[in-house]
Amino acid sequence: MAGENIQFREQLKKKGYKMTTQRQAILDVILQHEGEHLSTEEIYELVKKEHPDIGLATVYRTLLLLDDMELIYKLDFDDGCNRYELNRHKDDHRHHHLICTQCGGVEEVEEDLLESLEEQILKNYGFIVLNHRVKFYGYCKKCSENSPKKAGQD
Amino acid sequence: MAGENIQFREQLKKKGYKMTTQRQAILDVILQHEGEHLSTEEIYELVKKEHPDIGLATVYRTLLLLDDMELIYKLDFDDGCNRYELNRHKDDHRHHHLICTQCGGVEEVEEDLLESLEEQILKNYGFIVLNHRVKFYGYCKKCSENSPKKAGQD
DNA sequence: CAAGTTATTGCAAACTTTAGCAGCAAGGAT
DNA sequence: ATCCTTGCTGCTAAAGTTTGCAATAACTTG
Ligand SMILES: [Mn+2]
Ligand SMILES: [Mn+2]
Ligand SMILES: [Zn+2]
Ligand SMILES: [Zn+2]
Repeated sequence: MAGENIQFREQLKKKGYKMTTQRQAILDVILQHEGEHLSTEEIYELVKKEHPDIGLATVYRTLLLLDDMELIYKLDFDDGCNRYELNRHKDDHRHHHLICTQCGGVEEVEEDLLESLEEQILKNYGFIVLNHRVKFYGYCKKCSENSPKKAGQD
Repeated sequence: MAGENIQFREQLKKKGYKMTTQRQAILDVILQHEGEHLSTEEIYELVKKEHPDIGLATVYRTLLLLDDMELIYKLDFDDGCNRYELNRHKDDHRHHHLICTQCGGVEEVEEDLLESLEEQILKNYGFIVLNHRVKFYGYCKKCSENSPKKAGQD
């Protein structure tokens, strides 16, 4: 996907920012790992393979920049670090995540299905929804089959 | 509300944990500030008024414990610190938050309205939803009235 | 209520993320 | 190609959070 690359350069120019080898390297790593939920440290280690002199702070700053531009999305799975995923532009809104409290696995939900709730929010609160972050906690298929219990926590 | 207090003591005993003056003090502060979204540091400062010798690490650990017990909920408004709110037990599931990207204001949504989406998730993914975390980003009533523009970001 | 067991506390160090700063590199203009 | 402006980088320090550890306080039992 070179589309993200072109879009990145255009958005940088539009905001008066500059393209650098470090930014290119970080975006490359993310593009090469589409579908994964990489942590900042993992991205740092991957980038260092090609650019051993890059600073960790630059990785943090670049990920913040890519998140602002919505080329990537920041995730919080409560595992002590930030994670990021490529915005695949399939949908207008962010996809949801299913987090299994038993095995820790993370699945993605293709369906949005929040239109009626967003209409309700506009009607009841006058709030215009532009995007959302939705996580569901519970038992994945495998875990609910293997241990057919009922106890559960968030 | 002494209900939370009793529930707290019962859950501690059931898990073999102990009630301490520090834990009581922290829960008291949270109960006295129902409806607010206090940060760890803010809770620490409030607790110190009555218990000046308490350690910050104890506050962090106790908030983690209360979150595990679902007496409180951890919030992430991307403002550089963790925030917490009392679980008011009004609903089975957590309420949603509306976050205005213009003024930074946070509103709460009473309606859940996720039943059909959760059914869809069970049908399509075999995932049993126990709880969820939902944040909507956009323009609050005031901000969308004061500046009737269209541009927007997540 | 005294003794014994064990979870909890406060402190300090480690870890994750952000911010400040001087030198450097990108990109526009000549 | 050279100069110039300005944003960017790497380093370091700071802020926010978690973890390890010895001393302490809470609960159990007698
Ligand atoms: Mn995902
Ligand atoms: Mn709330
Ligand atoms: Zn699972
Ligand atoms: Zn607003």
